[in-house]
Amino acid sequence: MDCIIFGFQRGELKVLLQQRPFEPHKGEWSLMGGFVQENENLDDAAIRVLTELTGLEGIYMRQIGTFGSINRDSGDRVISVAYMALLDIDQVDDKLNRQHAAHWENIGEVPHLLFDHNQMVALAHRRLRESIPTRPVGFQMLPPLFTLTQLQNLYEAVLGEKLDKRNFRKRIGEMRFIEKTDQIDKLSSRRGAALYRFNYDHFVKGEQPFKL
Amino acid sequence: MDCIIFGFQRGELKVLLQQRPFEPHKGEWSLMGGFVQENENLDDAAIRVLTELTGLEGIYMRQIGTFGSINRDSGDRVISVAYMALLDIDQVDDKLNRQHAAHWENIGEVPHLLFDHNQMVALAHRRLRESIPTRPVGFQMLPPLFTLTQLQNLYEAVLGEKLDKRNFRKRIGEMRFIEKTDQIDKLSSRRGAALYRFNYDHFVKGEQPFKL
DNA sequence: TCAAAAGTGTTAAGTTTACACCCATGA
DNA sequence: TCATGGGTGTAAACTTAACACTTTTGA
Repeated sequence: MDCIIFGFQRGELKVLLQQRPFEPHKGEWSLMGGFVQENENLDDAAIRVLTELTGLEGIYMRQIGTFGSINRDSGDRVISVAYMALLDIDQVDDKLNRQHAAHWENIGEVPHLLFDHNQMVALAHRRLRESIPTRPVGFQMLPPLFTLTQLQNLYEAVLGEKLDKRNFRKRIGEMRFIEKTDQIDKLSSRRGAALYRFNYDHFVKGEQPFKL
Repeated sequence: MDCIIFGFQRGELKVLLQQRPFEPHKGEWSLMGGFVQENENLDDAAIRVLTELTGLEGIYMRQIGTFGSINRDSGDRVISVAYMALLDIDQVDDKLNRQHAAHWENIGEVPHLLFDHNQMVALAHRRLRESIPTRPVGFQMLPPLFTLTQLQNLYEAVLGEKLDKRNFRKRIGEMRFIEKTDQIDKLSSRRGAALYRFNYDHFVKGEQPFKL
């Protein structure tokens, strides 16, 4: 399996890449991946690889697609299931990243990657773009408490377009599961901005399709 | 890989099921599946299995998802990639179907299937429902020339709800790639109904998101 | 006192929905 | 001549998009 790990930092949507630590193709940029063990669920393999690289658990993950061309891997015949993860970059253990020669790259500046990994990134990005306006997806890349401006910047980075502030807030207001807390963020502005959080209890699965 | 094959007949959305021809679980209802060969692209394996069962080529196919729980298969460890196919039931070689102990079952009446095949059917049906209003998908289950009433019946069967005839036709009219021919179908009504066809040339990939 | 980000409503445009009758034909 | 399915338009409800100023506060 291979893992497309998205994060958000300084207004940019980023992907975690690593320099392949072994031959063949040692040093080339690629996604983080691994092999599914005989006694391991496919989904658990994805979680294991993610945890190895980031030290994080309980991360949002989703299957993206399976790539199975005969010669996609230059060595053995390998079929790979791609997973997408969304996480808060600031919670990642930087030391682990360095150990794995991993690096956060802006989505618009991803270099040539090993095998079909560029295709995987493109597909994951498309899925993310398609989902973010209608599904409870995105704030996984923000800290647990976030301001609406941060959330809007995130949406803009994912969609690659500017959004109208008032329309954005109107829609967020309709989403029950993004709730205002009584806490104020004083770091990002003099005036201070209300902090919001995601509330899973207010998200009824299958209900609540929402749009932006 | 396993294959969810959809068809449309007498107002009903149907899935092709087969009675498993070998032990273990011989005789139980299941999806048609097969193993990816060492020298075969994953997608080609899906096409091969579909052709074995139906005798058809050039059929619409799409990857649905990959199922990889440890014990999903009662025998060996098997990870399965599910594919969905859409085809015109009347073009299927009936003899081949009988040879494979295959049977078209209404989507609402699918019995208990082997392993996680019910989940696969549910996922494929969901994807089909999600796609049909926005993507050029559906008419693959009709003959090359079809009337708007046939098309509407198909949409209603997939979505599980009645649609308004005038609104339906208004929207179809906006879709460039569903074009009227000068041919008339005299079988379904005394008056005769205009026949339409799908025109790939008028479908620009990535453009034309359409809704119903 | 001013720079910087937060917060807040209204109107026009566009889209979606609901709805009912006449037409053409073969039996 | 009538039963059957084919074909057609409009108005109301709703949704989306465009738009600009006031507030708060720390430096």
